[in-house]
Amino acid sequence: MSPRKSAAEARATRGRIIDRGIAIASVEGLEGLTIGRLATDLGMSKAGVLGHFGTKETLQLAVLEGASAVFVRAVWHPAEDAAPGLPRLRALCEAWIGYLEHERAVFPGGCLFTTASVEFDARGGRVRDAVARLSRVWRRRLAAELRQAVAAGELPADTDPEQVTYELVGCYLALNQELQLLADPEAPARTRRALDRLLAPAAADHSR
Amino acid sequence: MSPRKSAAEARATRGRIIDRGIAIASVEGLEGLTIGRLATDLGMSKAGVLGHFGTKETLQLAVLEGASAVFVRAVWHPAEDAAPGLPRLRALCEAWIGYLEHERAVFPGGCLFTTASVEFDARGGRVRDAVARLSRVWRRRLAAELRQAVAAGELPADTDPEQVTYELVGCYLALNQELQLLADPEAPARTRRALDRLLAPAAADHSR
DNA sequence: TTAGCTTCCGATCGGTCGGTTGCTATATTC
DNA sequence: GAATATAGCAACCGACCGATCGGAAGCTAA
Repeated sequence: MSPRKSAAEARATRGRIIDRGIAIASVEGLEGLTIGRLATDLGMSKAGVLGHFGTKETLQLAVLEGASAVFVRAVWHPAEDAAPGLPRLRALCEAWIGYLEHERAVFPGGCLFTTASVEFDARGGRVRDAVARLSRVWRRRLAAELRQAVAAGELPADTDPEQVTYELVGCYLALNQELQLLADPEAPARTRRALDRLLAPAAADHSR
Repeated sequence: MSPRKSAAEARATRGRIIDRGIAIASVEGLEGLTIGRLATDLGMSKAGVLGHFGTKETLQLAVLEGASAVFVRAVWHPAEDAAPGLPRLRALCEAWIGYLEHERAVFPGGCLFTTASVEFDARGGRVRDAVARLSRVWRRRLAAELRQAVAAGELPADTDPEQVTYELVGCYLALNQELQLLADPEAPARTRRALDRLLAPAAADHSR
C-alpha cells in the first residue's frame, strides 16, 4: 500500500517503533511488549516492524537502549552544568525526581528500568545482562560523584560511597512504587527529605 | 487415570497448585504464570488446574494470598515474640533480610510482591488492587510499630513514622535488586548499616 | 443399591504469540 | 536508464494462550 523506502525514512520509522515500544514496555514490561500490538499502534504490519530488528530480543535491547538515552537526557545531562561534587549530586537527584514524577509522556507506566530490572532479575539472556550492565554503570557514576564530594570536603570524610549509592537507589525504587502503585502525592517530598539526610554537607569544621 | 475425589485431597491439590504457582510467579511474574506450565509441572491437565479457580485472575489472586501467608509467616510471626517497639522492629527487619536472602526455595525469583508490584503498578484490575492493598497494610503496620517505638522513647521524638517507613521500604527494594539482579553478596551488610542509621535509638537524654 | 456431587481428564475452541515467506514498490547506485 | 538494494505488506506457519465441554472416576447420603 504505502511502501516508504528511503534510508532516512527507514531510520525515522525505526525511531517511531522504539519510541512507541518504550511507552508500551513501561506499562506492560519488555516481555509484554508484543510485535502485533506495536504494529497495530503504528499502523504497520508485524513483518514491517520485525524487519527492523529481526528478533524480539533485539527489539527489546533496542527499546532498552532508547530508554537509556531518554534517562540520560532527562537526568544526567541537566546535571552536567552543575559544579562537580555535591552541587552536581543535588542537581542529579532533583532531575531524577522530576523524571519519575513527570516523564509520564515517555514512560506512562513508570521507569522502564525498574520494570525491566524486576522482570528479568530471575532470568538469563542478553536482555537481563543489558539491564544489569546499565544498573551497574549508573551506580558507579553515582559512587564516583559521591567520592568527589567527599574528596572536596562537601560530605563527611567517613562517607561510604557504595553505601550511600545503595540507599539512594532504594529511595528512588520506593519513590517509583509510591508514585505508580500507591499514587501517593507526598512521595516526592519524602524523597527530598531522605536526600537531605543522605547528602547532608559535612560539618564546617574542615580546614579548606 | 488417577482421579482424586475427596474434599480433603482436593484442598491438598489446591495447595500444591498455589505453592507451585508462587514459585513460578516469583520468576516469571503473575502474568507470566500460565495454566499450561502449572499443569505440566504438577502432572495435571489444564482443566484440572483451572477447575479450582475458574479464571486466571482468580488463580493470580489465590497465589498472591498464598505468598502473603508465606511472607507473614517468615517475617511477621518471628518478630511477634520480641517486645513491642524498637526490639520488635529490629527483629522484623532482620527476619525481612533473611526472607529476601534465603527464601529461595519458596521464591526462587525473589520477593513475589516486589515483582507483582512493578508488574501491575501501571494497570487496573483486581490483582493490582490486591497488591496495592497488601503494600498499604504492611506500611501501616511498620508505621504503627515505629510510632510505638517513638512513644516509648526508643527513637527520637521528632521521628516521622511515614518517612522512616518509606526509607525502610526503599532499603528492601534495593536489597532485592542487589540480590536478584546484581547478585551482590555485600547487600545484606549494606542493608544492616542502613538500618542502624534509620533505627538509631534516641540519645539517652530522655527522662523516662 | 443408587442418585447426586465433586474432582479431574481429554479434546477442542477462538485467538494471539514470534517468526517466515513471497512479493511490490520505491530509492539508490552505476 | 538499468541493476541492485531494501522498506514494507499480505498471508501464513506451528506453538501456545485462556477457557469450555462432556464424560469418567470416586465419594457421600438416602
